[in-house]
Amino acid sequence: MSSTETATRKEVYDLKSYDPKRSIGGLLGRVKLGMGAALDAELAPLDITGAQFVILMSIALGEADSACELCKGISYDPGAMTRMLDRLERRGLVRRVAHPNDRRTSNLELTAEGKAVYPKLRASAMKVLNRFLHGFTQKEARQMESFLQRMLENG
Amino acid sequence: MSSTETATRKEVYDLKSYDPKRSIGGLLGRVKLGMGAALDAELAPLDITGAQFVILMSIALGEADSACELCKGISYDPGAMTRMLDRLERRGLVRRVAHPNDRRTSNLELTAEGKAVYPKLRASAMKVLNRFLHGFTQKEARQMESFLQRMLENG
DNA sequence: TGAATATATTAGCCTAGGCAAATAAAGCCT
DNA sequence: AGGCTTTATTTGCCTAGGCTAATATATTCA
Repeated sequence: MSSTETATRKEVYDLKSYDPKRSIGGLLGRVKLGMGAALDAELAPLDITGAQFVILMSIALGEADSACELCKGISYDPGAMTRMLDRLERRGLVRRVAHPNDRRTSNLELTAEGKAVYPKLRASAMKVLNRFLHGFTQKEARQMESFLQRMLENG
Repeated sequence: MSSTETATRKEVYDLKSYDPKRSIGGLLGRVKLGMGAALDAELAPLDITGAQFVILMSIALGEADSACELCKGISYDPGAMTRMLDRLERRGLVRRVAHPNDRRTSNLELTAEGKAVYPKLRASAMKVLNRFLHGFTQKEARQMESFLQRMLENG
């Protein structure tokens, strides 16, 4: 907090300086849109969408083993999740397995095919991300991660 | 490029280090989601959605004065744009005015009510953004903008 | 135990964007 | 002028998520 510039103002944007399109908000929206489209394009040959990618990764990484946990983890609508899992099940990537002690829920697991595509999903996402980060040093990337993490905690 | 750490690797993520959820991609998605929800909540009393906000700002700032230009500017579907403008017109915020030389298109302008809410929209968006950027120095914010700008150009 | 409450999923209805075809009006070209 | 292409918007159809109510189990607690 030594710089006079940064110490004088408490908030990043004010009425004079705020330009919606060049602001962090506007830029973030466009970057997200671009990365989403790029990921969809990258996954298209596998017949998997970006939204499905998120679910599959969550299951694969053991972050959630039920529809409910998935919803909590990624703020997704339960109704939409039912249909999403229906699609993934029809697509042969995910299986609903009866839970032994709780008949309200099902345990979710990847099928053999699901497990087989998983590394490809990972690689695709990484590829897209690395492309958007072309020219970034490791240090810059870590800083970006830290900025985003802080924004998330402010939310 | 003096650090050995940053010079050795060309890409930010590799198969070992890539953790989808903590990666810039995952974080960015969640931050965007959070900011979108916060903006919607902030605009709800005005009966205006985040999507409508983007359109209204574009028109207000003179970045576009027709449906077509709007679509190009923000990568939006033309069909969806027609309906979006229908809604905004019904809502009394936007007006379609006949173009003198080109009968295919209409010039878009804000109505008196549209002009009246504009400053509130601006203030709302700024407020949300500043909240998410709480604790950021001006320098950090400028760096974040620059990172996002670079990502956009890589896309 | 049995009633009240909480949790997990599902089904129905609504909204909204993406895509493709249709329409209309310019612009161009010879 | 007349035909070909391009541009701008609109319409219909499809998909997918959000919200609410319904359903089925669990859990709690008096």
